[in-house]
Amino acid sequence: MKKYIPILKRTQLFSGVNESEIESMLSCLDARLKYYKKGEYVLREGERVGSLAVLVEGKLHIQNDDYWGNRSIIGDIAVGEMFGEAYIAPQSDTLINDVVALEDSAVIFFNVTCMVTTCSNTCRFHSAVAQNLLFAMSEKNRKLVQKLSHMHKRTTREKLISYLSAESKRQNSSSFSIPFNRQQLADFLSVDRSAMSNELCKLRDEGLIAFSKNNFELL
Amino acid sequence: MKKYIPILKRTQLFSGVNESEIESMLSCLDARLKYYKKGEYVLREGERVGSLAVLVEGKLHIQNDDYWGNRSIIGDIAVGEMFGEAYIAPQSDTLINDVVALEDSAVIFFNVTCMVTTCSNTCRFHSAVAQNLLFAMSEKNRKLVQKLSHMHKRTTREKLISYLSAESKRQNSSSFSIPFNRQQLADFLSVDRSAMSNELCKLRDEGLIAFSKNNFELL
DNA sequence: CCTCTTTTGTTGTAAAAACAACCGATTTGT
DNA sequence: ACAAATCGGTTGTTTTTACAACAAAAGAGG
Repeated sequence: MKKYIPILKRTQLFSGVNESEIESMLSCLDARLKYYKKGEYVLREGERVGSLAVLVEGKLHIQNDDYWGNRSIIGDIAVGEMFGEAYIAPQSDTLINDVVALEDSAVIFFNVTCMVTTCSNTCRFHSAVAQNLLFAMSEKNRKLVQKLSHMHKRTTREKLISYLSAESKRQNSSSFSIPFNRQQLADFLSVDRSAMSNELCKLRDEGLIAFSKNNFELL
Repeated sequence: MKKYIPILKRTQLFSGVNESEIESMLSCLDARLKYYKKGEYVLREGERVGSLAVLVEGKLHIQNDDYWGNRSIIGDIAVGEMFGEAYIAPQSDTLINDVVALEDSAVIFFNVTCMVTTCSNTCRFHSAVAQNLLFAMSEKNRKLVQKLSHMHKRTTREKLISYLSAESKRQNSSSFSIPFNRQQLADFLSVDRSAMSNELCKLRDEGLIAFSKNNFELL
């Protein structure tokens, strides 16, 4: 667990809390570290979760496979990001998505109750973390709405432009890389891979974008 | 403002706080009441907001009109629900959606900073509200993911079934009403109205659903 | 009660996406 | 280094949607 404290320090959740303070908070927040092999499920649809999770190593996808095997990728989780925050309320229902490891990964689970109620211990930074959590959830919320705005686009072309523009803006550069391969991007935008591939090439031939592998540039 | 305290009492945000306590918190939270006529914009895309809003009268839509007039309805806000929670973090960007009044409406804006930092005043229920806010955002988050799961469906038919099933489950009944007319539902699911209307009638003719106006039943 | 407006359903056509099948290039594992 | 698997691009066909135009029904207002 200790080796991941520097990672935690750089997360939005523990922003403003130094390493020794994080270390002392770990027991207070009932932190539990778990490892997952590539392809393993971290959480499964239908399960009940009561804890907040932070990815400290690897890469995850939040996704959903339907009866016929069609996959929807709701979002991706990179190192330092949290997940499971949509299920911290006592009245929360069961999970509606799977969370799966794309690479060998490590996740730390925290007891949210401890995070939310001020503890009597020495955790002076309790309230800071609680506030960070609030802001982190606010941002997450905004990201979801932004993803919704891509999904609201009617055509594959528009979805691509919407997504690529947003990524370009987010990464503050006209050239950027995306965390998906073609199939994953198609699953993320909920379109057919071949049709999307076709559309990407059209956009390239029209001189609007350039790309190679998962590196893109808006022109 | 006073007349809306009973409304506030029933909101998730002020759950567990009684009316007199809410009244004493209003000044502490810098509450400001504003009225909007039907059709008026409560918030506009590109604006910067720093406050958390609660609808205490009327009905709102969170939406987005593109250059060609195509409308996307991201969500609807009923009395007692909050909005603007995605912009409470200091590093939040500007609004990416419009919020518009569908009926004459009343909105109370709160200063989030006051809500998050414990005040030195008599507000014993400060922390309760802060915790409520966290849970409310968690739920909101889950609703957004659920809407994403409708949007991920490829066909109009699947989107309809996904949405109607979720509403049925949410309202705990096989017959329920929805807060949209046909055009609004189409904008909400991002499909063509006439095609959707057609699909609805097919579903009805196949005996899967029944409906009249905005009352639906799953069979 | 009648008119005007809004809402909903219907239909035909054009456009777009899904699907399937295939190939070449790249990557991975041994 | 080689075989197998994965990945990305291409094309033709089928299915679905978007679009447009219109008619019927419902609702609002004088």
